[in-house]
Amino acid sequence: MELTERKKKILRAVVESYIETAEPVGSKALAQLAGLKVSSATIRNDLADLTERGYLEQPHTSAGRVPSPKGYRLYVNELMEEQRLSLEETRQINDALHLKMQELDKVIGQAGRMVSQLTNYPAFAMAEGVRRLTIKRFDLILVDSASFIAVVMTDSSVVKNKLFRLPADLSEPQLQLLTTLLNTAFVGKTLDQLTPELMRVAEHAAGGSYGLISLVVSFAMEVLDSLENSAVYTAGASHILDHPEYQDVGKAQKLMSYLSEDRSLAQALALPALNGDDTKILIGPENVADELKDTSVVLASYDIGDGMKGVIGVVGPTRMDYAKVAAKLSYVADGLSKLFGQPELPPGTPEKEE
Amino acid sequence: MELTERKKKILRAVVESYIETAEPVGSKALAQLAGLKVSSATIRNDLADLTERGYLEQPHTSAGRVPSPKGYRLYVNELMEEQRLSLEETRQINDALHLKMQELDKVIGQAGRMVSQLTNYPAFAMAEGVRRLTIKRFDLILVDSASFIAVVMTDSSVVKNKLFRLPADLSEPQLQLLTTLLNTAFVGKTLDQLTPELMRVAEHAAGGSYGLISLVVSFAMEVLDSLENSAVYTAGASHILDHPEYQDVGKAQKLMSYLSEDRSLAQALALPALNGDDTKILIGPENVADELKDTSVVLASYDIGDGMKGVIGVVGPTRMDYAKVAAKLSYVADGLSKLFGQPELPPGTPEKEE
DNA sequence: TCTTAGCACTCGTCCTGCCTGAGTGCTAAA
DNA sequence: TTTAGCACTCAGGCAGGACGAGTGCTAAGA
Repeated sequence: MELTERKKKILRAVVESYIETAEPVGSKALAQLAGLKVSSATIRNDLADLTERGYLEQPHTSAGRVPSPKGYRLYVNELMEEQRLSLEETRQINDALHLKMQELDKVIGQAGRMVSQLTNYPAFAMAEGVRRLTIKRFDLILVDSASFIAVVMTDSSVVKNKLFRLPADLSEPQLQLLTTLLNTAFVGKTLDQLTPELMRVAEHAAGGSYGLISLVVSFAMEVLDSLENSAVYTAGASHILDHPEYQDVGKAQKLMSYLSEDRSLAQALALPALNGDDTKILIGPENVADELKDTSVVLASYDIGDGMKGVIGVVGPTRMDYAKVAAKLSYVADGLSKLFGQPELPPGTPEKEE
Repeated sequence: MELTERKKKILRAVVESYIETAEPVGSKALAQLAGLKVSSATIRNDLADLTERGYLEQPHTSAGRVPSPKGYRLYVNELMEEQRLSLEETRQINDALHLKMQELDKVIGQAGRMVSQLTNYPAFAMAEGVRRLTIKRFDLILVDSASFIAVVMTDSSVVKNKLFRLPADLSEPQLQLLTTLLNTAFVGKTLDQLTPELMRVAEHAAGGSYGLISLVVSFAMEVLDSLENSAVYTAGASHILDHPEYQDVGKAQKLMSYLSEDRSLAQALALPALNGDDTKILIGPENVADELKDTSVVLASYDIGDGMKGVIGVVGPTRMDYAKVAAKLSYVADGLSKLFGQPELPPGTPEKEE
């Protein structure tokens, strides 16, 4: 059976008041609040009903009501009004995004920090390859007779380099030979196609050149690997101490140490995000990870292009200002998508990638 | 007037017991502890004296004694026995250091994380150029007609690259010309010698090539800048919640947010470290920053070579296990110095730098 | 002169019981 | 269906008392 209009109104008022004050809210307060023209007694009846149906909870007999996860869920699905960001806020975000574009990974970390600062909750951000990347080209630059720089570029246009020093001499022609060899044998291959077998063959073709092929290819493999399983950036973990639900140091510590374990966080968050479209809200027990059972997570995904996707999100108590957080997060995510989506530049301004 | 042997022994016992238990320690407990063959009454007399001289403090009349910053200072200077690390511990550190050497900045961040984990206190690490760096060489690699990769190498053998995309065509000879120009005009110059003036002249010599010179040189300047003013890496801030002195959320939050402000931390720490020789211990009020007045900092510096120095340290309550922390820290710092100091490699194993 | 035992005293902590006020559920009337 | 009224519950705050750890002082002993 559906809830009456008034009950929905009451539920919404409870949620919003609790989000603001973090205090259980009672019938009298509700009567004054919100455009309800009924008495507190009536509200009490409705509250009793909402509690029975599981939308609200009572910390103890003589306290007010608090939304349950189910209540938050209904609120988020049906009652919440989408929040518009103020001009001021959008300007602030835009400025931050366009400030200084750096390497891919730095941008992502930066975005996480920004979101955390914007929302006052801990935030995280990650990128993830959804397809297998390959190396697009190799270049070797001779520095002096005992060292050279290897530059590899992936088909997602990420460029990385590394300086190699050798115990023996090296000449320009030698290096050119190696470059050709590398480019013919290893370009276009995914990480698991770069087998030791393949490397042995190429090494043989090169003749006894100190295993240089293997060195450079190993480096290329590292690059591919790090791009495909890229890290999680967390920021603003200390913000959890701002919220009264974490006055209990034990709780705070538990969440905090969970947040600093990159791996589990990545696992816990990657799953729900993958099939998500725009923003996704996970309330308390809806989270898979035990450590997050009384915590909510708001996620937004963005496109990096070139087969990479990203997720950015914040973590906070179930009493979170979902409307505001979701609005900010999706605005930032859109900004990131646009940023990565248009590599065309105004003449004279270079686009950068590592 | 000097302290008697027995009083020193007592002071030391107080400090060590307090470090371990975080509880004020009383005369009776002291009598049993430590090889003192005197009664608790005698100890009481000595405690009274030590308190009067400012080495100890009394939280309230009927509590035990707690070391004052002055007491800790004496302990650290004279009474503390240097702690030897166990074989197990040194092995652990060595493994971690040699695990997977990456770019300079990643190594430093990694070392910070390691120290934090090792000591259970928040840790930080930074590197700092003490001399002005210069660019050693430029290389430009043509990718396709509308994009190229610039590779710059500094005289400290750090290599960085960036992909540039252009709105117009580009040819191999053009690029070669530019490379020569860059290498003749800008190699060996420090950051502030790379004036706009100089760039204009070179630009002119290149003829109308879309301001490419400026683009590449700006990039080189960014590289120099980021190397000379490199960031502070903090790790394990959540560890402060492990210690009873930060059960008070307010305190914890204050310190925490201070730790996440990279800038102030860098300033506060760079000064004492610069003239420090090996390890340096700053106890409570000895810290310059107000936020650290009831916090201790243990620092160790290491050499990166090539005109760069680094500092690594931990932050914790004044009741910190100075002996252990100092030992671990200085071992890690030594390890880092060695790591950076010997770029000679066993044949076949490449040394890496970004 | 230094050390020790004894003792009165201080003071924080813990426990208890009491009171207050917010908020509830129920009932009966409008 | 709504409202007013009323008895009931329960957390939080406060005061008072018992407890115990630890002190400082004094007087006796080495």
